[in-house]
Amino acid sequence: MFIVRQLPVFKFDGLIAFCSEIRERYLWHTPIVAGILKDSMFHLLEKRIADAFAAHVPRPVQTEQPKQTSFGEIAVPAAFQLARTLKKPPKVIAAELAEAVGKIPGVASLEIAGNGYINVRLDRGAYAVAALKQEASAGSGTADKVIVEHTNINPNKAAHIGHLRNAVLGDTFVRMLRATGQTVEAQNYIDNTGVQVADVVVGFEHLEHKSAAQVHALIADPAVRFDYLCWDLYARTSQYYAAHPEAIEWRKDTLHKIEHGEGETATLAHTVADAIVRAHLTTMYRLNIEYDVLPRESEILHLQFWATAFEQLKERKAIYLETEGKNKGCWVMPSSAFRQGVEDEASAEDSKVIVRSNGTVTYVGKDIAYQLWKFGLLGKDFFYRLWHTYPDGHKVWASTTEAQTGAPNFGGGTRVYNVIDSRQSYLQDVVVAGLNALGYAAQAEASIHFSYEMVALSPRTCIEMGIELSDEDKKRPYVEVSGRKGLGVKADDLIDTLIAKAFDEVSSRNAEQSEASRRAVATRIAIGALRYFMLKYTRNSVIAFDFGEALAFTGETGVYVQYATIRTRKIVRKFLDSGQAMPDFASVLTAEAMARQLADETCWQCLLDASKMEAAIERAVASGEPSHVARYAFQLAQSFSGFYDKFQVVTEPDAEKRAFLLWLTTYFNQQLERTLQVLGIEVPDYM
RNA sequence: GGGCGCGUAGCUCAGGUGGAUAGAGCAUCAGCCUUCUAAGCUGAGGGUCGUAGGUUCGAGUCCUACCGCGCCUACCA
Repeated sequence: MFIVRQLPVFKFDGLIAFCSEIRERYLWHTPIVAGILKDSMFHLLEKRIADAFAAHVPRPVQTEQPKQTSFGEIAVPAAFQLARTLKKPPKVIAAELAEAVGKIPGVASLEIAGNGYINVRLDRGAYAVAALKQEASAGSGTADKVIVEHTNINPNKAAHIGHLRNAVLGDTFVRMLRATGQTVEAQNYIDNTGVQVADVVVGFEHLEHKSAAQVHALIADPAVRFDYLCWDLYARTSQYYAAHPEAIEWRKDTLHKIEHGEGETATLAHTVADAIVRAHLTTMYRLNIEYDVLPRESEILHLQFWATAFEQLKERKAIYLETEGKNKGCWVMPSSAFRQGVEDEASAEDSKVIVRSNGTVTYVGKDIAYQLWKFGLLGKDFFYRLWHTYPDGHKVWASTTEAQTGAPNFGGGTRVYNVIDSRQSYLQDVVVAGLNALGYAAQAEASIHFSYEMVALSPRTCIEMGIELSDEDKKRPYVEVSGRKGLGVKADDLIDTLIAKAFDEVSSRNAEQSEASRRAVATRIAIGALRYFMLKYTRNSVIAFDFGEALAFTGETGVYVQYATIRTRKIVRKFLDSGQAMPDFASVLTAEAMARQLADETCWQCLLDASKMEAAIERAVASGEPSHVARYAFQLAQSFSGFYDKFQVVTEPDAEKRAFLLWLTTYFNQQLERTLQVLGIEVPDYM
């Protein structure tokens, strides 16, 4: 069953492992086994209320959440919409509506407020009991597969912070989809035959005069950061081209040899690319990011994916051979295919070249072939070999040209998300236009450019790093830096800096712990801070990377959420340490008892906040916005921090209240841990 | 020129399907550690939501125009 593949998403290694022994002895309130979120309790109530009103209202009923908590939990603005047609004041209509609807299960009362709102107050006791009894559902996932392609770093140098945003966004989206029951395949496309790899090979061969054996030795040398070395070498090669334009011939020659698999140069290119891919996967694994499959450009070439796609494109007349103008001799796609509103003035000059006049295919062409394969429309498949087994047992496969056994089925998705920055939207449009021109309208519709804005550097950070800025750059909110010049912040450097800072903080608070333990804690804090930082911004907001902000451990950060989660665990631990027995929540906390305790407004708001986790994730998936999950996590942590400050759980004298507070703590814990799991953030043992 | 995106507090950003008094974090100021409690909590100040029109009972949100900024608009990937 596909659910097996999804299980790793929800491994509750936090409180659940910590409390496994408690679960043996006492009835744990919520069996946490399945990896799929149940339908949102809150959302179901909203629907029930809308349905109740729908019988009395001639149009779809909308519900909203009031801005002020004192107005109740759900508001129905239907009276405003009816006021015009009925020609009656909204307030009168609202009163009549509320009367007509009568009693709704789970709802305590309907109130008319303002000039016509119907505010709904929920039955707090019933709501709490539902939360208490909520069981993880087995899920109703479909067999349809969603493909998410992300990371896609050119394998010619170390990863930088821009790549981190891509990978964290992509990985979190994968987790979100899996949490809502979908089957997801995470693909990381490797362009191992492009000019970027060629340039590093040129650097090794022509600037460094190194043999393949010598490069091998560099890769094998644990004292050498090969991806960092290539970072510098790539920058040097780019500079050399600028100073010696004739050297561009080296690149052409190298590119040709790589594409045709000729001699030592091609071998060297493969060696370099593979080593860099291993470095990238290691970097990403530090951030809890894993992949299922690595489709590589070299196999797209050798298995003639493009040739097959080319035939289809020609046959369906999606592209044509240009006979005049600047694109003479090229196979091009007319701009009318991928640009709206240019039909009339569409000129051949605007057409997109798919095959160059020398017969070689452009990147977009190969991307069309790849996209066809993702949907199972190419009529061809890669062969696969095991690339790596992660410490948790998960396997990642890479494409290969030789038949091998044991690999799962890859590709053939029904929906495809390409996590690619917004600068490439033009190329993504061309790919989609290709599908459309081939007659695959449904797949074109299901090809989603999951775009995001770039990560630039704040002027302050540029200055800190010794990057020279013009006076006008200094006034900008952000500065885009060039990887070709070797500028930018390397991913591993940032992670190392974060860990070092977290380690100092952890050590100052927990000097008694072993160094290894403190380092493990610091690592989780650093990764949590980094992932949260990359997720807190909406996708189309440019991140002006600033060391000061990225290193912040207070305020709206992953650290804050981790800290709140640790506090939930700590309460349970202290409770057990105090010698008290874990209450049987289900029998102690009846609807009446819940209602008594939830008369306290703070407790009620806490319960509401925590119960909205599923709804928050559903909404984030629907809007394709991982930042919504991050924001929800922060709000939930804030809610708990208030609770933590206001109530004493362990020493609460009243038995019923104590049991209630303890239950609410465990509920908070469950929702926080699940949310962090979706964000790919682990909780340290202590902080 | 065309396409996409952005413009909300001193700074960085949120603001599902138009709705009630526009919210967070940072920074500033004033308080809170014998506690499950300071990577935290409470409070204060801080806003012509780029500008001008329009639609609507109602606009930060939708429409139009304009201003400013960014990215894209390669026989590079």
